Amino acid sequence: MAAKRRRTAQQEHAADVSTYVAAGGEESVQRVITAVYAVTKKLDQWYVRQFADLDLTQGEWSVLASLARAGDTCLTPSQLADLSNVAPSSMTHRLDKMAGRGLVQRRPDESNRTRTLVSLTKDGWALFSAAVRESNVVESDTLRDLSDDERHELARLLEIVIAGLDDIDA
Amino acid sequence: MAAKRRRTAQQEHAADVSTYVAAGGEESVQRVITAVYAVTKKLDQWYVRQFADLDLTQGEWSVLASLARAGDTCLTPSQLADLSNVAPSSMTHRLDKMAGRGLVQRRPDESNRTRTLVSLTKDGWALFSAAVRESNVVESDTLRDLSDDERHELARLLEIVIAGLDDIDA
DNA sequence: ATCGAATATTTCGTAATCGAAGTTCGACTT
DNA sequence: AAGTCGAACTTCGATTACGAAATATTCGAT
Repeated sequence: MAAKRRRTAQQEHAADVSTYVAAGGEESVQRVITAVYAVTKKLDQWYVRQFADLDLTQGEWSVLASLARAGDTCLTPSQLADLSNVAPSSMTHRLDKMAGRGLVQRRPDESNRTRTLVSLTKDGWALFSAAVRESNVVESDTLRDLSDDERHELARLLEIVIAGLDDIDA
Repeated sequence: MAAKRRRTAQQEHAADVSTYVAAGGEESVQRVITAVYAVTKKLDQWYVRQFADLDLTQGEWSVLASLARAGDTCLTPSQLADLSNVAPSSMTHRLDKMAGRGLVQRRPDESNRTRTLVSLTKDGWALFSAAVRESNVVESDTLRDLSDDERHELARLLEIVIAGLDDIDA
């Protein structure tokens, strides 16, 4: 059934790049950026489906991942809002819900009582770990056509880009 | 002022990968996936700021880009909803607004009257083109540390990934 | 030819998000 | 030591998004 697809993904991608170039973009730029977004769009679709099994939205996942990545360090609601690309007022409600489920806990910062410190509970860690292991399946599938060397090279190039990100809007 | 950053972006990225690996992910996978999302997250932040100048939300941009990429072919609201990763009912309202602004136009499909065909207006094309040219600035900046050969290689590797995307959930 | 299932879109009620104003606290100035 | 400014979080009103039901049309089967 999949054989009746009219255009391959590569052809589709090439046509998309042409559209952006015709509209005034540079080819060497659009080829990369368009490809990156094609990958994340597909991944996002899988994430929503997989996270639904764990009763987890993308927004809640973002909170879980941000806290896990912070390790022992607690984060404030504002920091979480920044990391999740969301308004602080939205984070309030999101944390209310997650605290109600027992995934995170809030406690006042004794050194500065305008702040609130958020941390993962045991259940929060467990859910994070479960989501990572489940996600790794499709992520691994996504890269299945890449050799170890190619994965390494892809990571290296992306890390060059990452290294320069913070200096751009400064 | 930027010099007082405690950790470099690479160190941050490496720590993030370690977190995912500790939670049960494969290193060669997480290194790539985490990097891809680090890039898109930063790009998304810039897009919202830049699109605000054009009075354009990310959702509206998605519609514009989908229609532009389709070229002469008209798309239905359902197709646009799929391409935008959004519910069909949300697309209805979004198209209402955009049609009101004169960016898109709806007309009934004569061959199947349950369908509606959406296409870009002249103004819609102009706005798409303006957004592409404006976005290209920061996108180009994002890749500024990559040589032409490296951009080519990065695009090539990503295109390998894209080529395999459609066959995974099948 | 007609009835039933499937598809496409919209409407409606509920939930999530945003931006702005409100509140509380800390820091700096005088 | 009082007052002002700024920072952090929450509350509130309005916009946006979602899921389910409703509507309309096409397709297939008897």
